[in-house]
Amino acid sequence: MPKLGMEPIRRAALVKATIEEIGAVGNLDVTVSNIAKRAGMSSALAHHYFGGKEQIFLAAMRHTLAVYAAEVRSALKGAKGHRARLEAIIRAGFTSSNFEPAVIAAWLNFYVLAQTSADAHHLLRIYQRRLNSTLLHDLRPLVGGRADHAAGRIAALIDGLYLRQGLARTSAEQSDATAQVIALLEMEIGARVQ
Amino acid sequence: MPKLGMEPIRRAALVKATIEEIGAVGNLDVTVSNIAKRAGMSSALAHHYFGGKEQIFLAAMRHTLAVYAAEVRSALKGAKGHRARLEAIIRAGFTSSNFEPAVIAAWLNFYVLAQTSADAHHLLRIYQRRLNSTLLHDLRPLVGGRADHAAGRIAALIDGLYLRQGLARTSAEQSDATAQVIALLEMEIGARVQ
DNA sequence: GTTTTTCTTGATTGACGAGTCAATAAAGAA
DNA sequence: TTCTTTATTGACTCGTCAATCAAGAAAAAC
Repeated sequence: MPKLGMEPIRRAALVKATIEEIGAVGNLDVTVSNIAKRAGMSSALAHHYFGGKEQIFLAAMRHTLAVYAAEVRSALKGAKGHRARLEAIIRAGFTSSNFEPAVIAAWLNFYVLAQTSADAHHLLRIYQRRLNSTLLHDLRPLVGGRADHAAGRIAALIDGLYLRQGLARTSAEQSDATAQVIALLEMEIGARVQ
Repeated sequence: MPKLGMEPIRRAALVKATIEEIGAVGNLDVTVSNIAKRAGMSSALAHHYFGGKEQIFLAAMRHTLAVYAAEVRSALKGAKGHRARLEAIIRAGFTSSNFEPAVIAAWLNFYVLAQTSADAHHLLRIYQRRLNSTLLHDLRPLVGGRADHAAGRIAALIDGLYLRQGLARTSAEQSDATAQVIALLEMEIGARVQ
């Protein structure tokens, strides 16, 4: 009973299932069969729509990144002033949706893949550049010439804390990571040193 | 012609070959056969000495961590005063030996493995705790009650910058990462805020 | 109502890899 | 010398998985 217009539905289901499956397995040794099964279809269909395993994973990662970008945009909506905007950006990185084990697993494996896959590397760069320039935009008015270095530190601290929190077994409050980055932000703003 | 006492030699060769192979492949889909070939022996012998693939990889990671710990210790030898010791610790994390692509690949895959392997997770915690307490030891005299948070930020920034630099295609100077962390250190020391 | 397009899968292919085992060989112990 | 321990490997087992293909079935187009 082939209903027409299934492609977008199937693709979305596969993307969702891929993230879930990576979360369940922990690494990229997920099988196309299992992803397809989780999405309620045959592995042949998954190949039909995506071509191959890596393309399925890249689509899943593109989706994760898009969700994250939407969260940042939405958080920026209600923020007035440079300082408030910076805090909103920081907070968006540590929302609970980003801390679902499956999302963390996807990120870690994404880093691994970025070493060898040009597509994955490209995608990663887009994320990094976007974070950097968003920070820069609101840092420049506050710290002037130091903005470049400050943005680099804040972005790296976000990544580092995400890594540590994601790998911590204890689900210690995520608010702590947010507070740590905001503390850095305060120092950056308050520092008189060049 | 079995010479006796080969075990430590074979183990060391396998550990070295494992890191090289992970560097070459980029992920943990390295085969025991290829590792063994690189180390100049049969795959059966690798199994004989280590038992299985994961144990080979854990031994390689233990070695990487031990090398890093030795670098920190050695850097601390010549450092007088808390500030100098802190800088030495920071610098040790960004030495060129830590930036060999094979070592970076090993670290990234180690993070992935730490999600599902209790042994890997345990090993990772040892690294994190050691870094934290080493920082704490010299931070406390300088920043008092803020030492805990400061150490967390510095450690996370080290990890985050390592991640970013390791994944950057351009081999932009590592000294930059060091400078970024030292800049944070200066802010931590100079900050008057609690 | 026939043809074409879209959707779907079972079955198959072809390859690869972890781990085991039996067998060989040297060195030392008894 | 005979026995045991250590070293070593080729061959094999057993399983897995990505990717392909031929074929069926429903909708839409003609």
